[in-house]
This record gives sequence, structure tokens and C-alpha cells, in this order.
Amino acid sequence: METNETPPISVAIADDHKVVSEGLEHIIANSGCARVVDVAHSIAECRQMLCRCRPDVLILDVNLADGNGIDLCSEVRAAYPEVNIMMLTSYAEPAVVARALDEGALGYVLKNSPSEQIVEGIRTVAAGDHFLCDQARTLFNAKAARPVPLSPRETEILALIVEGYTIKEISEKLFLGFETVRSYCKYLHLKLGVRNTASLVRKAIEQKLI
Amino acid sequence: METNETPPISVAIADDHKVVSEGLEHIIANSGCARVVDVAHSIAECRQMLCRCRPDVLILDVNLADGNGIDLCSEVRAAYPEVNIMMLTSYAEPAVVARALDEGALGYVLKNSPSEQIVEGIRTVAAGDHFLCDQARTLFNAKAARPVPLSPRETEILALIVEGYTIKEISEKLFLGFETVRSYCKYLHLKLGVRNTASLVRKAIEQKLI
DNA sequence: CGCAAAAACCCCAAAATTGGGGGTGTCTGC
DNA sequence: GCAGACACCCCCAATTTTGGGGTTTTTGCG
Repeated sequence: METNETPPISVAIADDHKVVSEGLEHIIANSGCARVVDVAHSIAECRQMLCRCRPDVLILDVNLADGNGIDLCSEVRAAYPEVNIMMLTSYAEPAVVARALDEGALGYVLKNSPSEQIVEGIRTVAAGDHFLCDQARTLFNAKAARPVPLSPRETEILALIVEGYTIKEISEKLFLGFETVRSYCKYLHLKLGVRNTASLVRKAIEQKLI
Repeated sequence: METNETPPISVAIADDHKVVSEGLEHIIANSGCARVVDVAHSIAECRQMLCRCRPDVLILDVNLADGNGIDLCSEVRAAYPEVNIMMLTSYAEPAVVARALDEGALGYVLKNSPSEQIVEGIRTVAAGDHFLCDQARTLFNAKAARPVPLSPRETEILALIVEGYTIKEISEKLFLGFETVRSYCKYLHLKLGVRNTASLVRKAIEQKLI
């Protein structure tokens, strides 16, 4: 504890693991430099939370029960540009780190980072600066591992492939020609650098492209 | 805090997320009924930890950086039968819950459970009884969603399929006939109830069969 | 306006998977 | 000692994927 006055930085947390949110509250309280003003455990709760408060920093997980933290990221940036977002997640994938930053997150800290890094992240992000934990920085610099972004249609078709639908089934489902879906499939293989469906599905799940 | 004497139940934690382990330490300290005696952040550290201490309860995550908590489970049960294991994880899959209990875990609590359930779990497991959090109990009762267990060879081949190898490549790699691998592949499809590689890969990843 | 990128569509041929049958031998537990 | 699980092998035919090559239309954006 640095002071017994109200810490200047207000933080809100969105993480569906209660152990994590409670752990964070303790870490932040002990740091003395910030205070937790609100906690949400899902995407829906997080939206409600941002209606009633406007924290300096929003700590956001990637895996929420009802959706994807990265998608929420751009939404929040658009609606509340004054809220600085720090991702706190266990996703150690170059593509995920890159996408989070693209979508407007200022910070990216892995859940296995020491708590000092989390606190440092909060401070840095609150000031409007970028912050990556050591491991995330390494991942971010591994540009080679980052595939090109997918178009909405490609994402849609990828999701159906991952769900187990065949190309024919997908073409019927989307009212598209068989050859059309085939083209998308080829682009997906090309963009993700794979040679078969198995690798495609694995990469899609790994990189949270679904 | 129920008492200011040393709490009777000794707990060790193995979780690679520092936020989680620190959060747990606080939750357990505040409960007053148990004390954290040691913390590990990987499978390797956990093994070392169990050399130097024999906790009443071991809290174990499924996803450790260097391996699988479920596999560690049976290992620990064999070497230290007096240690009661409680899984604390975010894996909400019927197959994973069932496998954890098979491998010797006494408790299974999801990370989004309220902290009281975690504490209740620790107390129950310390007494040698089974404990499942509400959601885990529901999952466990959904027997329909649980596939038959795989043989070692099937698991091996499944892993290679998930890695992106074709049947021909696998047969060459393992010095098996093409038709042999095909048979395993058919059994895998049958056992996991899928019709193509895409679904197979997804199920394998989902259920941590890899 | 122009142009690039996305979306939609098409053909051919080779390769791989899928679905349906078989079969053998070994080893282990009851 | 024998059922059952496991590992291993084979055939055929149908379907699907994969790897090449293309075209057209729409649409967003500077």
C-alpha cells in the first residue's frame, strides 16, 4: 500500500472465472495504485457494467462463456473510446495477440505472468500507452506465425467446416454453389497455410478464428 | 476467519496462472479452514513439490504448460494415495469430468464456481469424499455425451490426425499398413460418433483426447 | 470515377476419405 | 479355456477433398 487515499486508477474486470476476478481484486487492492470499481462475469454483464460506469481500465478475458472478448474489444472501443482495455488471458497465440491489438486493446498480459506485470500493465494502459507482458511481446514479434485476416464470408464458412459440415452441406445451407464454397475453402487453406481439413480445424480452434 | 489457530487442512496448488494461484491463496486464507502449504506452476514443479510435502488436498488444473493435469492425477494417486486431488479447471466437458474422476480425482470444481464452492470442495475432498460443483455434477450426469475410452494405439493415431497427417503418412510413420490405419480411423469415427475428419479433430481437442 | 478486394461461380483430374463388408493372431481376465 | 479387447491386415465402391486453372459481379473507398 503506497497511500491510504483512494487510488487514482479505476479498474473494471470482465472474467468468467470467479477465482481470477477475486484474485485480481486482491492483487489490485494490494498494489495501492488502482481500485476495482466493478466486476462482470460474462459479455452481457460487461455491457451492462459499462452502461453504469466508465472505468479508466477494463481488464478483459478472451474466453467468456457467452462470447469472445476480442470481439467485445472493438465494440467497447467504438462506444467508449475513453476506456483503455487490457486483455488478461491464457491465450499464448501470436495470431490472438495481434488480433487483440488490432481490435483496440492497449495491453495484453498472460495469466501466468507475475502479478507485478499485471499491475504494471494497468498503470501503463491507464496512461493510454501500450503494454505487453514479456511472453506476449515475444509472440507479437513472431510475425511469421501470423496469418492474413479472413473476410466475413470466409469466417462463416470456416465455422461451418469446424462444426463438421461438408462442402456440399455448406453450399446448401448458405444457398451457394458447390464450387463457390470450394473456392473459399481453397483460400482458407492458403491463408492458414494448411493442406487438409484436419489442420484447418486445428488452426481455427487454436487461433480462435471461429 | 473461524479461529486463529493453524487451520487443520493443508492444501497444495498446481496451476500455471499466477492470478489463479494467488486468488486461491486469498480465498483459502479467508476461509480459515485450510492453509496453503505449497504452490507449483507446472507439472514438473508439482512433482518436485510432492517430494517435499504431502498435502491433505492437491488442487490441480487440467491445462498446465508442460502437460496434462489429468494424466498427472493417476500418477499422483499411485505414488501418494494419501493425497486427495481436487481438479479446479475451466473445462466444462462431460468427457473430461468423467476422465478426471476415473483417474482418481475426488473433486471437480469449475473455475467459474463461487469461492464458497471451492472451499466446500476442499473440506469435502480432505475428508476423503467426492465433491462436484453444481455444473460439474450436471455434466457428469450427462452420460450420453461421454464416448467410450480409446485404446493406446487409437489415441496415438488420433493425435497424428489432429497434427494434420494423412492416413498414408501415418501408416508410413508408424510402419503400419494403410488399411490398418484406416481401421483405427473407422473405430475413431465410430467411438466419437462423427462422420468426418473435421468433427473428429474438433471432438479430440474439445475432450482433450490428444 | 476507378480499382482493388470480396463474393460468387465454373471445369478438370488426381488423391484422399468414407462406408460397407471381411479376416488373423495375441494377450489378459474371469 | 475362452470371451473380449486389442493390434493388425484386406477388398470394393462411392463420396469428398485437394490442386490446378479460370470468370463475373458487387461493393467499399480514396
